[in-house]
Amino acid sequence: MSGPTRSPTLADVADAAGVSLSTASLAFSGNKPVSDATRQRVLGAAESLGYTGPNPLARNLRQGRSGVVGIAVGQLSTAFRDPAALPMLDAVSEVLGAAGLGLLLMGDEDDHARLPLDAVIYDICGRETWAAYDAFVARGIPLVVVEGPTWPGTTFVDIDHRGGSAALARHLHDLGHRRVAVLTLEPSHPQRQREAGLRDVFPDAVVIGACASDHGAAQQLASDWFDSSPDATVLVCQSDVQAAAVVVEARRRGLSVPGDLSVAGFDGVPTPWLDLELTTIAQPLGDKGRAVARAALARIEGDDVEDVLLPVTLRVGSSTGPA
Amino acid sequence: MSGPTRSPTLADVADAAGVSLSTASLAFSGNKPVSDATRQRVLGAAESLGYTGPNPLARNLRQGRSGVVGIAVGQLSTAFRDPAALPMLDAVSEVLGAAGLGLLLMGDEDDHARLPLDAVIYDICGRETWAAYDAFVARGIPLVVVEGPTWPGTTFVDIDHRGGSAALARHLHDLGHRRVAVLTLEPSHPQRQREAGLRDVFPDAVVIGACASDHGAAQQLASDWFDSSPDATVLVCQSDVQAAAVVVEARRRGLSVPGDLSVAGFDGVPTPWLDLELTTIAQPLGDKGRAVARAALARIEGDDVEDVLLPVTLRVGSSTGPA
DNA sequence: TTGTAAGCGTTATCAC
DNA sequence: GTGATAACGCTTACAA
Repeated sequence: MSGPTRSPTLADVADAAGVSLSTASLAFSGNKPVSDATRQRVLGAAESLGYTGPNPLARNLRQGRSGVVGIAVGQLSTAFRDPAALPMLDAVSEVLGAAGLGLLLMGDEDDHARLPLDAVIYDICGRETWAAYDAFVARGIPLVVVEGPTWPGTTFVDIDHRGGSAALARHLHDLGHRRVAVLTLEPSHPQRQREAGLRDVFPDAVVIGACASDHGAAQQLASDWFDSSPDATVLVCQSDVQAAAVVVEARRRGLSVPGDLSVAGFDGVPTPWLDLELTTIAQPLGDKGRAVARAALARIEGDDVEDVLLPVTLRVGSSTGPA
Repeated sequence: MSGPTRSPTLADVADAAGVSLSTASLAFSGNKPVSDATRQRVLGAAESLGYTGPNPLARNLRQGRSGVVGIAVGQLSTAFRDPAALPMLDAVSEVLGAAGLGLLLMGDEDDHARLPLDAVIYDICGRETWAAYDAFVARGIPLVVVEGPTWPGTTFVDIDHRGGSAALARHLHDLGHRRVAVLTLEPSHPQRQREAGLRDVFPDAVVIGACASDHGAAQQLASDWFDSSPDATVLVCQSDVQAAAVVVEARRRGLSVPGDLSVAGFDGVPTPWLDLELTTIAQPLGDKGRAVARAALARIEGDDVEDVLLPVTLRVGSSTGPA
């Protein structure tokens, strides 16, 4: 019965098993063949010593890797409020997890300089978040940016915001719409691209306001807009959450969608509380996440990686109709 | 001009600055006083060598800490689909971030054995997630469990599910309700406690089904229930997401809430797409997150930590009325 | 298949 | 206030 002693190390296990340190290491890692007999002896010794496997910290230093990838998402609460964020996060986590890597959430406020990160993913985040950017580049940490403006030395994964928006605009034009209003996102790379796509078809589209992809904010903007007796026949939103909020507000005022007003969104997420299907641009959220994760993995391996541009799909629902 | 050389270490910086390794270390960490002059010399040398600060991996090994806390949340996509999850995650992240620690998302599927974690938080997750539990205990990693069944050697943070549900039940009883139906969560610690609280007042409450806190699933269950011509005057749900779905379905069928049916929820999250305020049990999500994070920090420091039980508040809205 | 030895880049202890 | 030196616990050439 000894006192509270330090936890056993691989060296202790090796001693107990009567083998060398390197052999014990191999018994655990399997990086080189070890005879069955000795492996059993090592594992047995580990078991009886209460050794739970190689210390990750030591391994990390030795291998120069932490096995952790950071993901910057701006403010957590707002970042995940939009359901479009989740399938992508899920896919990222799945691919990284399968490769044995963990995913670390990075808030805007935090100081990440001391965190052991093998790569960092920037997911649709605003200017503030870019602050730490240069520091990571200086540390030589691979960066993967989702839906951000291009930047040298970084891998980019994006969707065809502009093409998708233009396709939607053509659909609306075909339906006879000519007076188009837009509810945009706050200034960002996606916002600019999506607006540009819309203007490819409707150069005179009127922006009625900008807000986050948040139900409350969008409904308020819609309410103000309805109060102004607008003459547009369609309101194009830059997210489904916004579009759903507009539909709710229209209904609240006794307006019919799409009878009195057509409404369109962006993303292609479920809105089960609406009894109509939004017309929207569906983006491949899972594919996007997988592309991001794969890019991060490749960059960690030191491989060169091509930027990725994913296609989107116009999904015509029942929230748009003839002008 | 040399070829692609290894990145500079603290030893290189010390040499360049003409000081010892230990002094250079202190210049960065500030753990002991260093004269201003030498500090400047060290930082200058670092600057010109392109040294970006002490290698986190090395520091981690030396200090026996990774600066990373894991949080197990089951399936990511489902875990964050309920808006109640976010304010808590936000609070956890904020407190840990302020202490310089990162938060790592742990999916159910992944193998976390090789991740360098200083502590692990278990957030309302099912049995499956508990699989890795014993491994962490064996590794001596502090565990903090949110809304889970107690388990030796672990710190618990919970809310008063039972008391809250009982308070709601009394409110309903006061309104004259006697025939009570329940839409529960899938079997879990919170589910059992909340149901127990309800039965403290209504022992004969009828469970009409169980599902995740997901709009689509709850609406489907509600739909089936309405089809069965129920005679209950109130439907108590175990989350606001469920309750909102029930309200939507009731409306869709031309039923008035609370005229034809009273509906109650749990959590106290905003449901802006409803034009009524849910009667619900509001839980202090931010407080819960902060308590969890503080417990994790204390456990990492080796301190003893008391379990935490947070109070909840009955918030009477317009979704409940006289029987 | 197994053993020897050299680091990985820090921080902490101790003396000066 | 500064400097030498010993860990931290492991992986991986290289040798046997």
